Amino acid sequence: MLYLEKGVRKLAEVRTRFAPSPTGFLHLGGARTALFNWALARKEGGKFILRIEDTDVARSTEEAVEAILDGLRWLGLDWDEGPYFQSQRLEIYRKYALLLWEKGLAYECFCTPEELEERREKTMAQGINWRYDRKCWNLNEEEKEKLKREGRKPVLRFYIPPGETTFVDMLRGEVRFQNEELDDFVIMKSDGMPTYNFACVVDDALMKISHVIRGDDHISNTPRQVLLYQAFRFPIPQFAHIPMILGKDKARLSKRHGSPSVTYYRDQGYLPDALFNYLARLSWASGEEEKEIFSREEIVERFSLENVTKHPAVFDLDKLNWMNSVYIRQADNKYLCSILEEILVRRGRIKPEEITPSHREYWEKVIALMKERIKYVAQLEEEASYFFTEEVEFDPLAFEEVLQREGVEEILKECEEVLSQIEDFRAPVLEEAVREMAKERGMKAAQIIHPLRVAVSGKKVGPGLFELLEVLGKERVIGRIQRARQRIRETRSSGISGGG
RNA sequence: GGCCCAAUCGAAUAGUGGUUAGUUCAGCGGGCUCUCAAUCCGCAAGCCGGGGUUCAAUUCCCCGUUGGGCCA
Repeated sequence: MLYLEKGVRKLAEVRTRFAPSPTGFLHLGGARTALFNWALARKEGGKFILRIEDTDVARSTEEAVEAILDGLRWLGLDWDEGPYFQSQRLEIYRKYALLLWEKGLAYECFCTPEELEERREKTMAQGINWRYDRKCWNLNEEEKEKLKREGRKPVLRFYIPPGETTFVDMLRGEVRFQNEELDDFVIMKSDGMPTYNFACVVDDALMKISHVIRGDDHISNTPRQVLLYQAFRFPIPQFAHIPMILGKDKARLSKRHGSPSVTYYRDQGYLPDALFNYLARLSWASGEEEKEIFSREEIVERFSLENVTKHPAVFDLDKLNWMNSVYIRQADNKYLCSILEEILVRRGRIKPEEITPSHREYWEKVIALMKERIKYVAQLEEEASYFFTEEVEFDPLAFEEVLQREGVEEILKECEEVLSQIEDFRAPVLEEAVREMAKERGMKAAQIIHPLRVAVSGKKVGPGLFELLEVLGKERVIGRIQRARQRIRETRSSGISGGG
């Protein structure tokens, strides 16, 4: 069931927003918040607004703004208005702060951080909870003038009235706070910058945001914000606090859990639709059984805050991997190839200017062969590097267990001879030749297939051998067989790797 | 420390005042097969604890526990 603030917002238009601070990359949690806001706006035919909360000048960067915009675009979370930058709206906050001050709802405070700290410690020592003691609320004009002449720059504090503040959270119903728990918080800092709660309320009100959907770490900010809405007589929006995303250990998602950055997943070759789907399914379920794969359209169609859960969600890489593998299998090879190309360039396997149409043709074949067995595209570079290098690196165990066995060098020698004869280097032809060879030798085809796979790929596992041979091409295959034979002979004569 | 929020298999979730509590991922076993993957079949696994309310509680209420958050 959905809890709605009564009598508020009968606004025709649903307007949601995503309001990140540009202090780093786009976080998975942030992306999911953006996604829910976006989905509701799209579902209701409303507007999705992007606002950059960059009033913390010291920590905000231009690169972070770009990273966030990139991440949103990549995920297909297109916005209808903005990005608005709070740093360009400072005059507006000042104006509204002045309004509160004039109405006597906010007051100047001259206490320095050191003074506050001192009084706080004293209070805490008595076992009493510290809240701002309203020292400056009681200052008279004369005292204020004196402090100003001393060169003190005041902050502006909001006066919290007595009583209690409640708001309706769409997911949880009414949430109550005793006002005495909230202290007179700062709305404008001494340098003239607004604080988070203040700028956020002014903007949400002026931008006519109808639904504030954000992480539930903001629940305790909400009563302060509600008090501001009331002070300004702004209409109160619907609030929905969605659960946070946690790591496997149930701690807040961070670098320790792999990377929490959207960009990282893009760079690993996760498909945007897959990450979108996965993120949407964290804390939200359509209610349909057996269905996990949803297109964007399907998600928009079905989305409702009503079936968003309230408990924290654990990010599960296994499930994302599975989901991504489903999307990869369904994806177009050319599309996957473009992703692979970026990865190869980024990882220095090839320079952009060296790429030729024949490279692309080859990579597309690699993808056609491998798309069924990878979870993310970069896995090709990481675990099937034999497609992209000339020198095959042998997995030590595979070398020892498969290639160093009695008679294998002999078998490979014959393979080399047989395969060299084949002009039409295609899988069915190759398969027939190898099976014929096995028959003549009176052995199982597997006894040839396995060594041959290790010889050309260095690994015991991989795609079907004959398809692999075809994709690698005759020249590479013959060369690799020769090198494998050489390695076997070297190892044997030097007697190093004492397996056998 | 104060305040706030939450709680169904390992994870994501469905669901209900009376159900054999369902599904997806992961795990395990098996079929297929040149290995891996894909695919198919099967198995295992859950209502945090205690009190109420009720004929009946996983479901409603309270307390506790645990986890998370905000402030300090």
